[in-house]
Amino acid sequence: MPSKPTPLTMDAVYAKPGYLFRRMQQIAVAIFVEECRTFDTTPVQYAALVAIQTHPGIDATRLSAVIAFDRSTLGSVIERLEAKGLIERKPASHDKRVKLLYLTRAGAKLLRDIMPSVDRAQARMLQPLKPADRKVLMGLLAQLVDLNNEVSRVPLRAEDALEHLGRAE
Amino acid sequence: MPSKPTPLTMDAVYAKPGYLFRRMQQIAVAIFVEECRTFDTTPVQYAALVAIQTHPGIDATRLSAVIAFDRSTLGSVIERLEAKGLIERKPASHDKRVKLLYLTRAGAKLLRDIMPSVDRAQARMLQPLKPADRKVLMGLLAQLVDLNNEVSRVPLRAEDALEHLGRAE
DNA sequence: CCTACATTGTCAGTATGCTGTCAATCAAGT
DNA sequence: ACTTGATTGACAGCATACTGACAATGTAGG
Repeated sequence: MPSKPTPLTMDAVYAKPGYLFRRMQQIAVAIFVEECRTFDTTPVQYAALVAIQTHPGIDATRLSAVIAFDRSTLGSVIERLEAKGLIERKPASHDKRVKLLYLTRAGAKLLRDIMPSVDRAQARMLQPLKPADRKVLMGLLAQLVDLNNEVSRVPLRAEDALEHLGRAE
Repeated sequence: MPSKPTPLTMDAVYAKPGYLFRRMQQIAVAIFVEECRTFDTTPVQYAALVAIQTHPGIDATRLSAVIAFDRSTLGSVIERLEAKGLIERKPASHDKRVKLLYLTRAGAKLLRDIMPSVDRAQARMLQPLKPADRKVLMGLLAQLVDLNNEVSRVPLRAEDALEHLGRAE
């Protein structure tokens, strides 16, 4: 008896990791945007703001490594944040190529104000699970993301952020 | 002593569900595309092809419900699949608005041929985890996606696919 | 029949995400 | 100093994703 060729039905697709990861990301973004609607800020923009706050004077290339965010797309994200007056771009004195990123006062205020909404969003994503299951899921996912870090185009390089220190402007 | 306001550092972000879901999706797509490079097919295009094979003569709106895929974006996906000769669009006789979707012979062949690559990709996503942990992760994620189904713009409606039956062209 | 409402496909606009390319600039070795 | 190679920011092009709008068509009620 030959074994059935795998998918054929949608039910087989629904249980596959690729499908579940896409769906979960879709849901997570929807929840984030809904909770943070009044701030008109996306998950990616929020992550960028936090990273810039944590590492003032970081440049775009290092920022992309710190939030594992594609370098090409980051350009437009920065542009939008700058247009909204949340960040500033200043040329670096030590290297005519780089532009250093700083949070503006408005950006810092937004980060303070948006925090409760972000926390609510993060909580809502896991809400349907039992507390113990939430821990298990997050633990396994953190492991998996870490172990697969090198696979994506922009692996996370949290340490890269430190390279700009020691040459503060 | 007041409790510290939540994020402040990137480490706090790295452990949040929103970040992990985005990162995992990023990695999953990268693996899929890498394994299926020779077929020049994306995860979404693959899902659409499987759904059309399972439900020949489905229309675009129902297709979007079956793969939980945004209706607006689906238009361009269908266009690309049609341009590649993998599917056909035929006007429905019972309703001048709808266009029915069918797999072409080339589409069916691609689905047969791509299957090993897709299976390899799905396996690679979970590879770094112990087999027992893979089961736990998929189980919890399937639960969570199902319980959050209504949140996203396009909730999954697998049953919708059956509505087109009984009026075969 | 006619009107109010719903559905279908399409489109414009915005925002990620990826691949690949380019000029300007910098660094390192000769 | 000069050349080679790497880095930085920018961009073009493609492919998801979402919001909101629209015309054409269908349907159900009066």
